Amino acid sequence: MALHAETVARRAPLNRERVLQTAVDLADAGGIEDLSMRRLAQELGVVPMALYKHVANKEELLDGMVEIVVREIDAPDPDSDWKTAVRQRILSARRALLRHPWGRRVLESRNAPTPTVLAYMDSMIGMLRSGGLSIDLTHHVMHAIGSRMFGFSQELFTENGSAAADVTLPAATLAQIAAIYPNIAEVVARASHDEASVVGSGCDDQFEFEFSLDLLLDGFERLHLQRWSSTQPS
Amino acid sequence: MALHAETVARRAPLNRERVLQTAVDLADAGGIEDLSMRRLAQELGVVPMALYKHVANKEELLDGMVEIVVREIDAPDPDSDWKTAVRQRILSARRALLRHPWGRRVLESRNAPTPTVLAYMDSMIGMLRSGGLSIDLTHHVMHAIGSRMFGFSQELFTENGSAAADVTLPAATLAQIAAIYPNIAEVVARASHDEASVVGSGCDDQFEFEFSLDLLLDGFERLHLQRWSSTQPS
DNA sequence: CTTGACAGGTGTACACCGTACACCCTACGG
DNA sequence: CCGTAGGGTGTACGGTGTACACCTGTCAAG
Repeated sequence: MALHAETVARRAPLNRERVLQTAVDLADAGGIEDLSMRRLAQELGVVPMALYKHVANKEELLDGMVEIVVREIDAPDPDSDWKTAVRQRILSARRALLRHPWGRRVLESRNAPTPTVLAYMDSMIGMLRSGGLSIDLTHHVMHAIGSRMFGFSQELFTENGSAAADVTLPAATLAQIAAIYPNIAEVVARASHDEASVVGSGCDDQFEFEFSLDLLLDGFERLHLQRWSSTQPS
Repeated sequence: MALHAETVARRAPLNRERVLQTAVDLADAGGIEDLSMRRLAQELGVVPMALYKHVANKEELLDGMVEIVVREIDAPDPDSDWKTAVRQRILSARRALLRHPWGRRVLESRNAPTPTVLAYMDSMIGMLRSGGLSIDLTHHVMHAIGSRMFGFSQELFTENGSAAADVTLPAATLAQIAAIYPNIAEVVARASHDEASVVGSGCDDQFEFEFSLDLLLDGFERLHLQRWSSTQPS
């Protein structure tokens, strides 16, 4: 008994939840590429194959990690109108994905939605429907928001893109770049001039996200108010 | 001499272009996960390490493949107004990515844009600018179109998602799903009812793509006409 | 004509990955 | 007391990208 208690104290007996949570922590800390079954096992003080008693394979592990992220998205506010409710929800999703930057890539790598993801989508559809949007419009709206629903805009070359660019480039070659890509240079110059406060990528990602989100939401609202239908487009 | 000619005839002497093109063909045929350095070498009738004489590493190989795809995007039509020119260009990009389905994932996995990609972006900015859009608006527009500029909407769970769903599910369990996700079921039912012609995923992807693209373009145009500026938002 | 450099293909080897399979130990219900 | 089963272990296999040393054929300069 005493020995048993000691063993337990030395290492908690490992369950699915702990495996998934540790995987999330590991990915948060070192990026998704640092997460391997071997590395995760090591972190849990266990041999790699032990994980397979709690998770079928790595795919299922990743599914479980996605579930954790999606569960962090706030529930919708029932008192708001559909537009602000959807807006707040998506911004909450964005916050969740900012906490877990690997989430975007992992979620996109899944090829079938998990129940939690389906539930989230269902709830999102429900918000639009109870806002009065037709089934038809709701359908196309869901396509249009697309992955924005999960809080990610594109941000194609964020991590090492423009961020690393203006760090590594000694501003001499920046003139060369301007010669080759004059239009990009023009926009970059203006952006960094306007928003001197922003240091990172030179762009206020939050602003950009809300800009295009609101553009879409306004578009949805306009279509809704004019009783748009896909069968007789404007 | 004769021996030399024979050797050449037996196997063309392998250059960067041939390596990249074969990689593209391989990915087109079997998906990106079938593309390994070893597999590619085998396809070229050569030992794996031979590839490294033409390509620094796999990352650079993937960069080169992206270049090929991006180069397939049509040049803009100088006679159209900015909106239809941008529209046509993006639809051309979409066609290119439909030809190379792996392109989306690979492009997203890059962490720095290649010169060809930069040139494409520069050209896109140029189209907006010569359409009269302000630098400010152009900047935010570029963020808003985001990855749609490269022809991909989200399509999160395309391949095995809804497509596999309505194939594998024997319509008995579909009722169960409806019980759990009533809103999804409602939309799916309506969509498959309306567009019975579409067999694949149950959704007309091309329509959805153009729907949200036009929603954005219309939004851009509206902001442009009302001389929108980020410093004094509406 | 010889020689030496160099571009390009080869072979071996390493470290890592996911995971199949057989094993073993410990706790617990009959 | 014993059988069973759940959970941790060890070994092994086939795959990956790629570092490094090697060889070989071609061509320019001496």
